Amino acid sequence: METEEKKILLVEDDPNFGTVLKDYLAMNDYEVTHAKNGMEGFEKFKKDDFDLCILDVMMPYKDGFTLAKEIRDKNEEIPIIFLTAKAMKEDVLKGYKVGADDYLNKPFDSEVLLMKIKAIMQRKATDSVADSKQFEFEIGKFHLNSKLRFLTYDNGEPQKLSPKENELLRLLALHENDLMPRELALTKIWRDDNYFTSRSMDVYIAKLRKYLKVDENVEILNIHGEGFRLVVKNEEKDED
Amino acid sequence: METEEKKILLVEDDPNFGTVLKDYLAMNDYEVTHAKNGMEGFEKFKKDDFDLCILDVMMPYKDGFTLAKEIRDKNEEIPIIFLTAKAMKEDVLKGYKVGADDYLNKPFDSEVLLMKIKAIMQRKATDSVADSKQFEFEIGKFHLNSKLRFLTYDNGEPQKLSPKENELLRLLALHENDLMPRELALTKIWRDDNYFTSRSMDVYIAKLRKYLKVDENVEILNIHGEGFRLVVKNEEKDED
DNA sequence: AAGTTCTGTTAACATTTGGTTAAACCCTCA
DNA sequence: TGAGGGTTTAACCAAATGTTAACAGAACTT
Repeated sequence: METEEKKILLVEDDPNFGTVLKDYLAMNDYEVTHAKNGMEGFEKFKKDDFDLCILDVMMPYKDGFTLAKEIRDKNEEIPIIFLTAKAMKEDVLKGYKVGADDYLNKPFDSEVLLMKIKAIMQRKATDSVADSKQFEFEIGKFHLNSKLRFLTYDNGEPQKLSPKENELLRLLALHENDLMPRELALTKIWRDDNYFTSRSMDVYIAKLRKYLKVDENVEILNIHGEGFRLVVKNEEKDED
Repeated sequence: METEEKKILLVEDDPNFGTVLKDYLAMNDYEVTHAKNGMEGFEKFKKDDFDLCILDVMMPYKDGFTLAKEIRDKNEEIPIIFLTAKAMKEDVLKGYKVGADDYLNKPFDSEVLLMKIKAIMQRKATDSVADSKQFEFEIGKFHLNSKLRFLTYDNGEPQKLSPKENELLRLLALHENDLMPRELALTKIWRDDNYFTSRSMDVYIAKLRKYLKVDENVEILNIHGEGFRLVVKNEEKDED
């Protein structure tokens, strides 16, 4: 497909470190835009189309988390990697529910960063071919249109779905009759995997079950500790 | 189609910088007209047919915003890129609601400018093939003539539409039964996407709904957080 | 069987987004 | 200069969405 360079937005206030990192990434065939602070970072973010953001957490005026939040508002998809001080604990980070794709403690091995970037890009790439562009599903007698966010039963009145309901059902449908791991939904939809997001997901499972219960051949089963399974009984290819 | 060079109007009062930029763009196969101030810029604008304007904001006598406004009066479509001082904040810029296609902080990377130009030209090109030249729509029993800006129901009395009403309904009609993203309308019609333009759009949606409510088979649905959808029920190809 | 962890469900709440109305604003043109 | 159409802004309310708490019940562990 496109062989053009991937664009990275690097927001790092330390000019030395920032420049070095930028050059290093550039050497590895990424097109890097370097912003010196959160403000500038956001401006640059809006003006271009990046494939990935690398944000320093500790920055004057606007820290990395705040910036990440603003970026998320504009773009739900874009991968974000945080550069953090070694001291910060996992839980502190999790507290900021921004949905990071990765954290890296400074100082870090540049090779590691490169690998992480590759991994994330890779994941996004395969994600999209496998997942996206697939907006419509037949689930028993249900029809899910996940672009317009509605669910119809037997061609009846469409039931509107909220974004989260929609995404969750779509993920289940993508794994129809198979395990849809909790973790998958949590990282993909909630972009975070902790107690609260997990409970939130359960709430959504309940909502979906309510919608689906008009068809007794369709149900969402729990696999304890693993995830959920959207099962469709009588899965005959109806040739009417 | 036309392989002829795109014409750019560059208005920049700094003679050195202006000349360098002009040459750089010329090297990249654009035909550049360089004006040294706002006054001259407007004169030149009127005398020729440009594909894009690049305006320095800070200029004596007539600043870039004022010039842009005059240009907009003459031409609603033409893309405008502003060159601004680094210091200016987003909000300051937003204040001047001229409808810029982009901002660039001076000093800037000339490559970036080039890419932006390409992107904008590209966008305009694809915009037009997809959208324009389509002025008439059947929407259920309604007929929209968006060139003459009126809407008739069942061949009855034509309802005059204001420019914004018209554009909005046209965009909805172009996406009939499908999602018309908020952002699309905002960038295309309002040339800006912020809280106020967004509220303004909602006001217009209300107006359109009022026009459309005489036909219960036609309605504008909201997809929360995404946009609107013009749905037409009983969409039977009427062969009467 | 008791204890722990995980899940189901409901309801309260906070937040964001949309709908509606009316007034303010801004042009243009007489 | 003031009347009128078009558009934006403000204000207020309603609807939609998402999170959290709380509690009950399953499922697993020991």
